[in-house]
Amino acid sequence: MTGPGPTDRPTRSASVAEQLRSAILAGTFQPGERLREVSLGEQLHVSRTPVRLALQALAGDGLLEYVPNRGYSVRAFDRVTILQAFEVRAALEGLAARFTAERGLDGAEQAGLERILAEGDALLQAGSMPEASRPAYTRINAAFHEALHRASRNRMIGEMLRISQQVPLSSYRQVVAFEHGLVRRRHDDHHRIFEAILLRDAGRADGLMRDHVGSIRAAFLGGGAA
Amino acid sequence: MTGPGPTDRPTRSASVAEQLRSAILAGTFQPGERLREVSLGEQLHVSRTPVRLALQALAGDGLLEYVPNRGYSVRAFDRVTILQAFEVRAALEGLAARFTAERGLDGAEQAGLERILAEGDALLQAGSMPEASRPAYTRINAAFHEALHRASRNRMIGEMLRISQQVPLSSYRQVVAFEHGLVRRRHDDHHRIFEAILLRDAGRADGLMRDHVGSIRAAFLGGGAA
DNA sequence: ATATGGCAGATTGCATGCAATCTGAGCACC
DNA sequence: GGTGCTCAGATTGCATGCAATCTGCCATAT
Repeated sequence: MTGPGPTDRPTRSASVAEQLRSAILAGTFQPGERLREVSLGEQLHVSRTPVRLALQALAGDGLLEYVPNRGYSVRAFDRVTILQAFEVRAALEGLAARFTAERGLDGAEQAGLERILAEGDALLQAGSMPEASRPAYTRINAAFHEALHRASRNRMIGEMLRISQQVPLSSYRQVVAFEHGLVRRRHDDHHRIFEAILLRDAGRADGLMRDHVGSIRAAFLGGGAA
Repeated sequence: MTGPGPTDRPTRSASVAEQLRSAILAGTFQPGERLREVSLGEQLHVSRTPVRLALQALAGDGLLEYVPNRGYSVRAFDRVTILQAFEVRAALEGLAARFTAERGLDGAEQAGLERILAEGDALLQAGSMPEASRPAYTRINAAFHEALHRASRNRMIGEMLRISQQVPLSSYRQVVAFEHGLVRRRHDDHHRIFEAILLRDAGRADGLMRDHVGSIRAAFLGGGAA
């Protein structure tokens, strides 16, 4: 059963959607820029049909605006919107931590989180954060948060956090500041949150997670990013 | 400029999506039932194209499941999922109430909420809740919550609550129990929440809203609905 | 000079045909 | 009797053509 997966090979639509998503989050298009079906199709070597489906999917995720008979355009995220997204994300991630602490982790979940934390420890041991390590830390950071969402066993929270990640800078997929002290402190946050969950202290897990996201928001505010 | 709206006349896709959404929430299809593009198209007298777009939109809202090359099926909502949706909804609506209280209402928002509350007062004055008044109260209830979401001026909260309403019984579009005492109490909750917002007491507005949604959840639990 | 009407190009909305994939029944083989 | 293979029907994925709508420009009238 290791052959070329017979069933869920990604469709063209899904592939186009992922390519466009990356391009948008990478800033390839101007905010407000209109995305035309034919030109995108030519660039990606597919017809309008999968492009159309991909555009609708991205609009559903909140990345694009849609007006009937006028098509799709890249949504502009102003500073206020990004700050609001941080606030919502803090509440939802806090809730996920709370639920996880209330139920407790099973063996596999606990082992997975411990492994992720250990990887972060190793990366931070150097005492500095070289440019080359940034993608690795970004990946570890995302893995920690996503593992916690799954562990909350609340599908709706997962879906909503998936949407909140579409907002460029409030996503845990994009680490806001790489200054070593800040990364160190956020990684310590992860450890504390994990410990609170192990101790089944739901209120503390919730509060720590809110503070964690809040401190990232503060870094965004202070850094004046974008 | 009052002529037949030149621009955003709904497309066939949107129309099909709304018809299917209503049918699904009304229970026309069995949970898990597969929705085939051709048969739906024949029933609604459109081709597969708008049906396909509508199905994808509903899947994005969480109402349908999708598997590549195997199509869409009606998502089954078990009791646990519905309870989880109530919990998420309580947190998000609490947050909306908090933000609204922090910022304060402008004149139009305050007037709109007062009118909605007065309509509810009038409906409840009778001392009983005749069957015929139920749709009216359902509408008023939805109007109150939606006005508050808008007043929070946080677009992300609005989007997430829109998704949480797709879960059949945790939506404020469906009033769980119409027993007069319960409706009376929930309407009083609305009054208290409104007052807390007027007094700019964010913590109280948040807490009251959480309790409000929590009590509806409790009614769902006790009533053993569905 | 400004406002109004209308045409032409561009773009999206929809229908349809073909290719790719899945599903299930029947049959050969162990 | 059970297991795996083959193939036909059914269904989705994609490409393409045509109709409907929008956008911008230009002519014309006031």
